[in-house]
Amino acid sequence: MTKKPETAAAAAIPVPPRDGPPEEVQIATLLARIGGLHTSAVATVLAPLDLRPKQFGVMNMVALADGPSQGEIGAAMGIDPSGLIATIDELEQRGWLERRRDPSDRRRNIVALTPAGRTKLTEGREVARRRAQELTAPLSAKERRQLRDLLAKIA
Amino acid sequence: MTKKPETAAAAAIPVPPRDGPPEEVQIATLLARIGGLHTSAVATVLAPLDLRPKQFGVMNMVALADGPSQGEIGAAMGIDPSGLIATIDELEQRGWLERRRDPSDRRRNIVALTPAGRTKLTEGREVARRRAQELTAPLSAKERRQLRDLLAKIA
DNA sequence: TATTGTTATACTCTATAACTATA
DNA sequence: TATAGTTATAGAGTATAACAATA
Repeated sequence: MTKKPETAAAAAIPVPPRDGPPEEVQIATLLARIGGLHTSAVATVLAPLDLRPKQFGVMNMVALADGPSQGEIGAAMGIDPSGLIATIDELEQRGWLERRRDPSDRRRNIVALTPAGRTKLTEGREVARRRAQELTAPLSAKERRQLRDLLAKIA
Repeated sequence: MTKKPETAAAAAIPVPPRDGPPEEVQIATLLARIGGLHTSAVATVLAPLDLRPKQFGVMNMVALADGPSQGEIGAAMGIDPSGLIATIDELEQRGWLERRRDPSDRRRNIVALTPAGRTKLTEGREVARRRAQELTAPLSAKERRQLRDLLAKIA
């Protein structure tokens, strides 16, 4: 590439792409678009289970941390804890989650999955896994490993 | 890999990961998270320009197609055209976009950037490009090319 | 005083149905 | 009758400030 450096100064400047946006913009655009489409695809497959992405996200966080406070869930999900109240309320009403007052600090609510919640989470993970398989289907096993490593490097 | 196929049947089954979620779920999760974070990061750098992501998206689509109808913009962005009205209204009020009745089909609105809109779009692309550079900064040139190709294969 | 959870409010985006004007 | 744009409405997500209970 850069076949014809007309001057030394010109050669030092990254070659501007002739057709499209620069490579890093292409990557960012693809990441945003693929990520967004996958998020809504997951929403679609979760819908028959009566699960919205945010609810699924909370249940996953609770399962991963097992025993987090509401503030910790919010921090892990990158949203303000006040935005979790309604979601946790609804999950609790459905019997999938429960709040327990932390005995050592009675301001905190420890959140835990119920057995029914654990079952529902397993179902959600199953359909999400199938959707993830379809997403990565065009890639070979080697390419999948490459992609995962590259994404991990960015994240 | 799959070093110890205990039986023929076991060897035919993909090795379940011991620690975390399967690879395709890792990829999907990383894609959704990175994509979402980048989207909100772009929103943050666009905010000082008085541009929201959706407005920036519309202006980009108009620049790419140059002369699209509102329905075509919606199709390209994957949203219902009714969800574009308010956005185009606002961009038109600011003098960055204009609607022109299509003479050959007076139902259609041709949307076009004004000179001021083109300037604003250039500014937006500039800050978005800088943000994309930061996103891909951890990667080498070779890795960036790999990542772009892998993402293109998925998309 | 500071922190946890809660409530209330506002704003953006999305989805849907009904309306109009053109075809 | 079909299509392009528009309007109105409702729901979900997010952000912010103020408040009560607890530390």
